[in-house]
Amino acid sequence: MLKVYNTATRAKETFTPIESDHVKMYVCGPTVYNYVHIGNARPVVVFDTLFRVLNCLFKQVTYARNITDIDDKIMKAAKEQGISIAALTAHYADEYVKDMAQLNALSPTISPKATDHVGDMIAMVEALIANGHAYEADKHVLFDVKSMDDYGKLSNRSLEDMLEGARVEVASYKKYAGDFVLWKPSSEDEPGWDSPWGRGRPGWHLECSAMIENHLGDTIDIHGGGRDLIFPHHENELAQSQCAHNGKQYVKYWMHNGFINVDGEKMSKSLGNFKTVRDLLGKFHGEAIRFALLSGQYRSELDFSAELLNQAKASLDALYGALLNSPAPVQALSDEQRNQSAVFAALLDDLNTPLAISELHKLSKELNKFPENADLKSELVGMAELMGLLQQEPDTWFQGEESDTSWIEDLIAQRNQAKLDKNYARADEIREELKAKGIILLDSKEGTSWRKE
RNA sequence: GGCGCGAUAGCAAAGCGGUUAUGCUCUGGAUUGCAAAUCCAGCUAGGCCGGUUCGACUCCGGCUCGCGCCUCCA
Repeated sequence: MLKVYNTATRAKETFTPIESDHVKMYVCGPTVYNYVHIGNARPVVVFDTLFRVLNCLFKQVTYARNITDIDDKIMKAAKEQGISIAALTAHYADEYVKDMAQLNALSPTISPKATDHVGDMIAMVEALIANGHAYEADKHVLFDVKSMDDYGKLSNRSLEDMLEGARVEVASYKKYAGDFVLWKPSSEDEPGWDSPWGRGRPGWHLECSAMIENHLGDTIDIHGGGRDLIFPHHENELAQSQCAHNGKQYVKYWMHNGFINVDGEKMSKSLGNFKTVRDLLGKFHGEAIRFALLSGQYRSELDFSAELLNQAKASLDALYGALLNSPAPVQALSDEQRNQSAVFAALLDDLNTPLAISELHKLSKELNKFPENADLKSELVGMAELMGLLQQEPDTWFQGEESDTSWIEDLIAQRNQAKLDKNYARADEIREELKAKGIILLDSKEGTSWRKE
């Protein structure tokens, strides 16, 4: 039985999908105008893990992760670079997909783009105007938050409280300071779409509502994203969708991941202290980055550092080491084996990945003691797969994918001869020579193998 | 000002009212021509002050410190 923490109720709940054999999940993806940072990667890895677990439990899972390809930051970046927003976003959306694949994230079932759904958005705005939840003012269309009783419930705040802390000037055309933009006008040189309110573009929150309605329906099971999206993004999405659908429930379980911090502070594009996934991939295995992201429970903050990544790498070395030393075959796990695994139990408890990883370590220790045990090895590999870990060949993990390793083999052969000749000085010399090039030699009864540092 | 989160050993990070979390690091031992890997043993915990309890890291209250949202943000 899967339990998830629901932001809406502020409690851990048993997960029961609306349709018993079809789960619908939507996760907010990135705005593509640059390489994504590691903070963008956390929800991807977290909800990818949830996607894998859900696939074990339910017959069908539809997982949508959007690409935001229209937005003022995109417009600014495109203008600066003198290219179209379509060219800019197509490029960075591709790079995003590449980066996420390096983190072993499976492809979502669908990856809808905002610009493909402008018609849906316009239709939703029309519906909101028609039923009295939105109004047109000065070429804008605004959502009337006072027309909704429960506005603020998701983020647990009252309208008065919110406005008290507001640090932004209120636009004069708003009936009420808390009203938010559904549609805004575009100038001649800005991207825009024709609409009943003139040429313009959608407000930020609208795309998710429209894409969910189009692809998944009025009500979905899980909506995920970073904590910072709770307000205003998800609160406003909820308001729009619910009001456009006569009060019908929008989302059953809201799930939000905590932040990635750097030196104890939130990492963000606006603070400029962010690290791109691309840069990190130049220094660390994608799998080590993924491991680091899963080393903390998803709702907690996670301080991202080289130390964390080094520890992740060392831990993976230990796990892959156990696989390398085991000659046993890996078999597919039965449902029963999976259900009995402590790793699975940890994941079912609101994705307790740190606990799940500790269980992986326990399995690897046992496997080191009993390398022939195929059940142990199969459980280790099969359960790690649910977290997107330990899926490459141990040799590949330790040696990389270098094409020509014959020079290493040559030196090992030379050293073996030196050892036979009892010329240990020469043998040690070769060891040092390889170590200087980042190659570690491991002698065993079966012979000498090597790995990268 | 409103709302919320956190504080666990050198680092990272969980569960749990009483029984070894776990990993990395470090120390000692086994093993090894050397080294690594592995195994065994060990070392550092629960911000502070009270309360409840036979017993609290775990429950309750207060305090201190740190962080987040209220503005584009994963």
